[in-house]
Amino acid sequence: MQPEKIPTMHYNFNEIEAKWQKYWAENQTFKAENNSEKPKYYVLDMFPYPSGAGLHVGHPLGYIASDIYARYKRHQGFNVLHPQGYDSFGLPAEQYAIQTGQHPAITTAENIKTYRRQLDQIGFSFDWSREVRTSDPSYYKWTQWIFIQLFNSWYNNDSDKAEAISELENIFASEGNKKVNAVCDENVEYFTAEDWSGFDAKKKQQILLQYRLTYLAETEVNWCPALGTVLANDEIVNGVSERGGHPVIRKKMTQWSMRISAYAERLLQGLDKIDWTDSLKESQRNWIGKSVGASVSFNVISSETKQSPSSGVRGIEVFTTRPDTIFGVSFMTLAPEHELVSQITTPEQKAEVEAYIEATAKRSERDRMADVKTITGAFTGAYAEHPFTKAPIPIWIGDYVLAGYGTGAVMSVPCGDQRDYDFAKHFNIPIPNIFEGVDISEEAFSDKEKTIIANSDFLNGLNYKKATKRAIYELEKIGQGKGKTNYRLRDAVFSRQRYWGEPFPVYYDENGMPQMIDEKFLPLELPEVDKYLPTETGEPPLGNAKKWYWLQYGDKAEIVSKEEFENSSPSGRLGGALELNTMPGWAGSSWYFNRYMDANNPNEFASKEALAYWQDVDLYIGGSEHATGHLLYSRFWQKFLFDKGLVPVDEYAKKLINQGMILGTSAFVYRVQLKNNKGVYFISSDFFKKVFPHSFEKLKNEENVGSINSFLRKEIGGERVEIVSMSRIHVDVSMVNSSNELDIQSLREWLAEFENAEFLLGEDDNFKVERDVEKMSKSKYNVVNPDDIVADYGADSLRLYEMFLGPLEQYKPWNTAGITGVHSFLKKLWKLYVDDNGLKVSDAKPSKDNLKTLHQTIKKVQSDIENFSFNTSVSTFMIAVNEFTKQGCTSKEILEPLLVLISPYAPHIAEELWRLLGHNTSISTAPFPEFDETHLVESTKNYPISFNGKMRFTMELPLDLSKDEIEKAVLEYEKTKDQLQGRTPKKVIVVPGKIVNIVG
RNA sequence: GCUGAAGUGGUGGAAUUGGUAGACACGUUGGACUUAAAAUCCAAUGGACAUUUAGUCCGUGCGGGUUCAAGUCCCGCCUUCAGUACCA
Repeated sequence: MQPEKIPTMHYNFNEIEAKWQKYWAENQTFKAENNSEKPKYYVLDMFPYPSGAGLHVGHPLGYIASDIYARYKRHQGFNVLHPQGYDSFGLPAEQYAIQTGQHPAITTAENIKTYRRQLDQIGFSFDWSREVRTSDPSYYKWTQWIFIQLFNSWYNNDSDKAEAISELENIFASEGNKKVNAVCDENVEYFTAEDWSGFDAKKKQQILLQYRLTYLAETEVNWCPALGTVLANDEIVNGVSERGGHPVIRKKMTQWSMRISAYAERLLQGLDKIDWTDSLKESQRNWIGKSVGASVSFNVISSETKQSPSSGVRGIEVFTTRPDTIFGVSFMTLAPEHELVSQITTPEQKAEVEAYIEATAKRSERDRMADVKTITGAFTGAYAEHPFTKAPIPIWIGDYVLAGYGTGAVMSVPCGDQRDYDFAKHFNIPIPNIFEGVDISEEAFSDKEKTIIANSDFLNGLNYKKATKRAIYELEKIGQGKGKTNYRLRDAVFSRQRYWGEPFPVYYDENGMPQMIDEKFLPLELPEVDKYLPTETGEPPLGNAKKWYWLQYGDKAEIVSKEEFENSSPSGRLGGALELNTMPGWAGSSWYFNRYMDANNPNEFASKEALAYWQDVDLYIGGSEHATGHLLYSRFWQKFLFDKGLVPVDEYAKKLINQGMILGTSAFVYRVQLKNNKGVYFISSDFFKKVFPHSFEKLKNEENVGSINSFLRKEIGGERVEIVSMSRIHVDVSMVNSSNELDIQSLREWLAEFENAEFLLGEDDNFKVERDVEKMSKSKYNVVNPDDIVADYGADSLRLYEMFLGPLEQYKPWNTAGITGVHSFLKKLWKLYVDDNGLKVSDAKPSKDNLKTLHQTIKKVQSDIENFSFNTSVSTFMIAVNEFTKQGCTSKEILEPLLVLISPYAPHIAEELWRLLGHNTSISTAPFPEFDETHLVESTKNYPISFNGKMRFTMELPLDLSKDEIEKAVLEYEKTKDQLQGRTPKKVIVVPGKIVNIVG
């Protein structure tokens, strides 16, 4: 038996980390108070989807950064809210349920457990008492509640905010809808107050739906009949589904939509007041896509008489940003899907047009977009009438015009728009020139600044600005157009044909109209189903629920089967079939940052007091892939909640930082498979590259197979071989060491087919793999699990190393080998405080050098944290510890503040040493050391002396010398004379405190 | 195509308003300790030439420019990554 060792004589990270994680949990060290004298600070991470694979080393990157910042703010005396939770509805759990029958709630709970264990062992300072899960009924109750608020609201353009739908009903009842300035569906019919009171309940509901902020609408979707589901553009490759390769068709479907377009302008304006990265704001601006111009309506001419207007055909509405070029219109182009196409196409052109429509329908939106070079289109045979000249204008269809943007129709001005120009050239349509002094024989002229209009009646001689104004004025005068601002931002489809999402609090009444269930009955919980697939009749998975009808009498409500509902007494009954769609992934994540402020409140989504105290997120960290999804939708919901007086601010995140991704370093081997089962050969990468220096892709070409053949024959021993296939395959990175050498035995054991493979070794008789940086993913066998890192080096090493890898926002590859650097730094740090005899910190007075090093460190680390430059502060710590070690520093006055500086980065070791220094409370609330400039004041400077800009040597000089004194001292210096070799300098540049440069 | 970000040793990266390019690490090489290994410590490490010392030249994707001085500023290009609309 060994004598009992006094603990903590050496750096036992496993023990220390477990101890402090337990301490933090038991003492609720990081619980944030909703009532505090301290100023508040809210640090938020984009919450994770708990996938079955668990965390890999890339995931915690942003969490470590935000944790450092949160801990730093606590040291500065802030009451810090730093919560975490789970975006736990989502497709992977549903896919898993479809395959295994396992309920997604069970898988999700298990995955969350794994995530929590992994997060805990990294030592984050989360306030877990505020954890939220979007799939928890106590959470989605409020998601449903917000949905109801949206349903009960409309957007009033006059007050520029959302208002109660009941107000709108009052307006309809008193004056009809003619004066209502609302964001609503296109083409709403006008009605009077009398009309309104005469409408039946159904008609009223239909009208109100055209105004509500969430509404039912027919939307075109990518429907895959074989899978019984709607697919995203991403999930379609070459017109068939990515999974299974089934055909996909465009289909209209009734779905819930969110009227985000009502907020387009405010979402755009709001960007100016938040401190988000420019690239992110730019993406949102592009996505919103504001353009200012005019809408113009063109009458369609009867194709027989060529006289206007053709009876029974509505005019064609177009949107243009260049109303000043209206006299340059020589044709019109409609999207092939445009509803007028079938009405106006002449019998002669019918066959051609239909063939063209059929051809474009086959092309996916992506295909149409990717192909810029091919110009296609068809003439409808119909003509429109120019609003001013009354000249007939041929109407074409072309797939460069998209149905979903603007009105799906374009007035084509070939002289001023390159795409119109190309189209006109291709189909021999005339290209009238309406610009003064511009040659358009080669290309269109689209420079607005230099535009002077010609050949355009009343617009002649005007510039772009004046002509635009005049054109709009004249259009308004004849009632055929008006100024208009157009946004690309489309209303967001909010229905998903899935099981694992929030149920809509909606049933359909006897008129088939949607009704919200009363708030007091929320949450409407997800029903149990036998199967998670669509029903045989093509309904969403909720169609499988045996009981999914709402039945309510007065204050009593229950969910019943269809039969039970039909057999119930109709008198006083409310209810009907419940909505079968569920909400999309972004529903729960659009407001969760508010819930954290008061996460366990059963009565409100958050109390007024909590909202008033916490206000908004001060620092939000997450990936840039959410730039136009989550980050736009959540801003929309926040603005809506703000309009309703439910939250105190209309932008919820003051500052946002994007973290980059940690990439994997994949390992590849070259494999050659021979015919007639002659075997599998693996070729060492260095060897392979020496013999075939060209790239592998080139090698795969036919002509090179021969050379590989003869190469192999030589290696194997003369026998003629034939290659079946040659490939470069991923191997698991765990089978490769830091020198890129493969453990051959592991590869043999990995897959049965490799068991008897032959290996052609390279230099030193080693088998080398090739390395390449790729996204970390299971399928690439390059995933590194943080659990392994924590077990081998500890959480503090992992935290430091992730930061040390490089700037937070940058993409960078992971390489486990480098972690030894930060790990030995922590050991050195430990040794600064503790040796074989225990604590060695003394009350000795700090030396000047000690103080200088400390205060340099404070200055640098503080500015680094505030600039989110965490990588450079890790180097600063290393320099500090190296210097203190060299200085033999043991002074408590120095080593104590050093611990506080390091504690946000490496909290466990800091807590342990803090305790050893005699403190009984957590280091997390110790004040951040104050920087004192006086310790850094220098009396001399080691000047670099340059000759013609090239540094030759340095020279130590007092800092209080004047320019002339410096020049004199330098010129008298022996080394200067050596450099000049008798030449007289033409010029001497002296920058005191910086540099001396001698020219000549 | 457009928008955004980025190109620096063998590798990750550093360099504050233009002022000593390569901090800090990894890796590599040599050495100490050890029976040996691990761990630890010390030294060297951008390239080329030279080597007794001293030193010289080249060098931050490429080509120009501004400046006493450019990784940093300006002009023109190339490459990589990410997002993305034929946006009228």
